[in-house]
Amino acid sequence: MLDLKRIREQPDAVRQAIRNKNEKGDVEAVLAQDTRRREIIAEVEQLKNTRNVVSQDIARLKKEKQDADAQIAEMKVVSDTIKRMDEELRDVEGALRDALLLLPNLAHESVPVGASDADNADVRAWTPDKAIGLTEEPEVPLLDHIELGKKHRILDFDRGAKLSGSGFPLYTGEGATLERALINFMIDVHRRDHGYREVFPPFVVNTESMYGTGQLPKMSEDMYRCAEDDLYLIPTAEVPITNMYRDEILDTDMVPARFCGYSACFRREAGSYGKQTKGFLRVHQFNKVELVKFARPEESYDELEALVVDVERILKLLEIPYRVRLLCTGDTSFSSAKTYDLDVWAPAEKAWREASSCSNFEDFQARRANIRYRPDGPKSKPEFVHTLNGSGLATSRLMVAILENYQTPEGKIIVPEVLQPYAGFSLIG
RNA sequence: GGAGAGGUGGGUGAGUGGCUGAAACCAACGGUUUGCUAAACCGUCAUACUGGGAUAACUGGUAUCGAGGGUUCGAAUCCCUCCCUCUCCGCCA
Repeated sequence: MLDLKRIREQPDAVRQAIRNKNEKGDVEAVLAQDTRRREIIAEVEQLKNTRNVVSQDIARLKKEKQDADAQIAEMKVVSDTIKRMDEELRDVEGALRDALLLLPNLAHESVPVGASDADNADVRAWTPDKAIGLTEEPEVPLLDHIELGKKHRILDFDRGAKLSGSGFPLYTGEGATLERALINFMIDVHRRDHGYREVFPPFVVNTESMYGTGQLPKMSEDMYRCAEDDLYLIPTAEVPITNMYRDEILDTDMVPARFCGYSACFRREAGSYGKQTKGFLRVHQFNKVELVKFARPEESYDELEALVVDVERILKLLEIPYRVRLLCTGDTSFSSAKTYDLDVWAPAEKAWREASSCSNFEDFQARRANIRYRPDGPKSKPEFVHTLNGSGLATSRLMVAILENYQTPEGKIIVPEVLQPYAGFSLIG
């Protein structure tokens, strides 16, 4: 949610920023409701003041056993008017809030203006000494992750579809073990080496939480909902972890706070059928280790850079080729002010696949979720924190990269060295 | 699923219709005293919105005792609905 004062004072800048973001947002509606709201407030508060003052008089008169019928009759009328105006005010405030919730976050000034992923900026790339398809050509035709999964009976998309529908991956044997190893490895690195506090969150949340991080009201089509209980399956651990501190004020020494947590992630991916739907590339359920930070506003962009470096470290330890891209305004998501994507190399497809997305939301989520902190000791006035998060990382896309990059000419799969202690084996096949 | 209890400021907890934005205590913050620590004492101690003022200092107003309605001139206090938490029983991992 944007600061209403900012919209009021710089409507043109906000309008332009929304256009840059490739989003629609009705600034006029916000301004109109805001004006109307303040008109009503001025009027109704005047009436309430009258009511309070005269009510005191009535109390005094009654105490002195004097007649107060005239005042009571007068206040009856005033109270009715107040009631009517309060109703109108509530409607206007509801409309204002609805309009405000639909405005996207504005991009940071360092984000390149652009319309689509073609305008994203390459920041840096990293490749291990040996990388098939990049530093050396494959000796034999490469198998893709689906073929490798089938060959070794470690990924069973067909039976997953039987159980739940397409897009619900089933891991078996070493595949299941490797998935679990990967999750544990990533959490351990972030927890032990990078100083994040581990969280194991609930996988379903209520509507307030979904509004807090910005999934609602816009993305409701994309989420699984348990209608009976009015709960949503989380699309990312960002939702529960960020909402841990919804409607709270963090102590000064708690900020910056850094959390990492695993969750299964559920996405309906409505309307995206036919796009990269094979295998792991677009699934309804996947596993992800998420990083979430609550930062001081003046430090949040440093925290974003550090966050990206933390995610890169995982890929370096796994020795997976990757690149970092800065998303342009048009490709930056609704709630984000600045986003870096990390793409991993999938040699069988000869393609870079997004495996992580790291964003600074500035105070956009904090405003919605009402998460504040005291900047300077227990007496200082609370301010909104900046929230950040990044995938650290999603296992599905990472598994594609691992299987394809680590395949041998014989079609076997070497387990990345850092995962071997976690998996308990070093070779599949 | 059945039965019951309860939701008041950072915490504990008073408060059954008007002078209660809300006692008291604790915590926190500032200070005094003290050889140091501790203790004691004094003071401060909510937030949001809105108006005036320079988008200052300061200041007027309104709202807020789980949420929303209702009764009333007036509600933390009475009535209704909802939400949440806790305890016991049953069921279950």
